[in-house]
Amino acid sequence: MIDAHLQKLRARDTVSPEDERIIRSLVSEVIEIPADKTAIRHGIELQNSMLLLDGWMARAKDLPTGERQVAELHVAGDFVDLHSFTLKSLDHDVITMTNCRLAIVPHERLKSATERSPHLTRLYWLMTNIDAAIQREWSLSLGRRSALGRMAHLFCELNVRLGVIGLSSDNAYDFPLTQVELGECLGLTSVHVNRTLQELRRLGLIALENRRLTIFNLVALKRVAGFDPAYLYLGRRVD
Amino acid sequence: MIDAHLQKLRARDTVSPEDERIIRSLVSEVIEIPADKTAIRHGIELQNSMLLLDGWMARAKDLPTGERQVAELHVAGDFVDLHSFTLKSLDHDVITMTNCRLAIVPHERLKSATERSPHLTRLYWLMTNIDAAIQREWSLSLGRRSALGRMAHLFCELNVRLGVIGLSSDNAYDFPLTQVELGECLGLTSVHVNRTLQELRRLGLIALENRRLTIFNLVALKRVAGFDPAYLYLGRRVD
DNA sequence: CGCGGTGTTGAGACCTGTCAAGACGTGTGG
DNA sequence: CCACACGTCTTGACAGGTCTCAACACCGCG
Repeated sequence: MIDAHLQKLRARDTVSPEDERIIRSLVSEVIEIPADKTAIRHGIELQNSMLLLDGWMARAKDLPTGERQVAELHVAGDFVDLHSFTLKSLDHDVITMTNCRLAIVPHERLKSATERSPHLTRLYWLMTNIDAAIQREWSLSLGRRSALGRMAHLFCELNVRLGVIGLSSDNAYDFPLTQVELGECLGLTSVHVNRTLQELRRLGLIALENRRLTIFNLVALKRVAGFDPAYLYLGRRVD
Repeated sequence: MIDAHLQKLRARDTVSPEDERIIRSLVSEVIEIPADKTAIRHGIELQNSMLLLDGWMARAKDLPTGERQVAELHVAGDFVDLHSFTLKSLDHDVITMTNCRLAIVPHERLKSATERSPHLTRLYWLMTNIDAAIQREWSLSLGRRSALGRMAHLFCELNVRLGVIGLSSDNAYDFPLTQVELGECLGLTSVHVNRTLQELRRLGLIALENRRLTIFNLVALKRVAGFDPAYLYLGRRVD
């Protein structure tokens, strides 16, 4: 059930049987949230963190004028608001893009778990730092990549991240976002998302139909994106 | 000497005398680095973190084509690469914008300090999460704010962050970046930075001369920026 | 059957980038 | 002390990427 989470952790570091036991005991309950809901509203004091078991979520920030920017996408295995453990409340909303199944992890349990296992503490600290690295890469996209490069880069990133948890194979994966939502990730309007998607198709790099993305030419897509997966920290390190 | 650092921490949480003693014992040596150097190159294995005592630094990512995006600016008191403690190597460069004085903190000492004090661990974990929150806000700027709003927002953020460590008073502070460097932060060309600066001046909001920024109308500047300092997590929390 | 969400297309506007040139200040070497 | 180079700031003309506004097709669903 939280296998995707363990796979994600093990792609970064070793997880001892003892740590695995602790991790499994973190969950207090499992809940479901339908699509297009605000699961966590910014500024609200939180007592729990949430581990995404199934579905897609996002970290979103809104401008007073209503424009929305997504700072990161979350898929199965992600601890979507692990940072709320230390931040207490979030500076952004956490929203569901699809129906989602989530494991609730009380901060109390995180506190005692981290006080028991220094290694687990560093591992979870690492995971929040990897989230930050992903957000940095998105900043680079938003600041310096063209619409085409940005979109190509996102598709490359998701291909790798979904691959880690077995949700991408043969360079194809389910991609549930609408063009409007894709625009909120890329800092583009939905109209321009539409045209950029057509350009990627015209170049023979991808197909996106029936909410499924297929990458025809990964090498070329990476080149368009300027994609280097180092920022995902997938080399397993020992500690 | 590391007073700015303690001020910054205490703006977020209480720091016990015992924790303060531990923090002061983290530093192994103090070094100086001239302006415009790459202090840390991405991808290099690191054994130390660095605490900025004096000067300005930045987290920068470069595209293969040479364009540079700065993901965050660092000022005195910032632990510029605390995240390297868990990441081991960085996905970005850390560069000096001015001459800098830095305290070296061996990861070994961080390891033993965090294993001794769970509270200090959470405090430093919190600080990396606040860095991530700043980077998220920059993503919002890059994705959704106009050039004018982006620049206004950066000036508001620095006014608050420098205020915490006593480097901004009466809404004025030393601002050492060139217009090219400012553009690298804002995702703009230096030409457009120049024109946007002129617009802010024309509106009577700021002055920027001799590397010193003066905010004439903070209320109006905040309104142009859509600035809300909540993401800096300055309310002191108890734990 | 109508409706709302989604995807698509076109025309035109606007913001920001590109290229180029010149002004200004500062440090350096002759 | 001057000449010069260099980095920085400034300005102008123009190009181009992305946005805005509008309309329409498509489709699942109540």
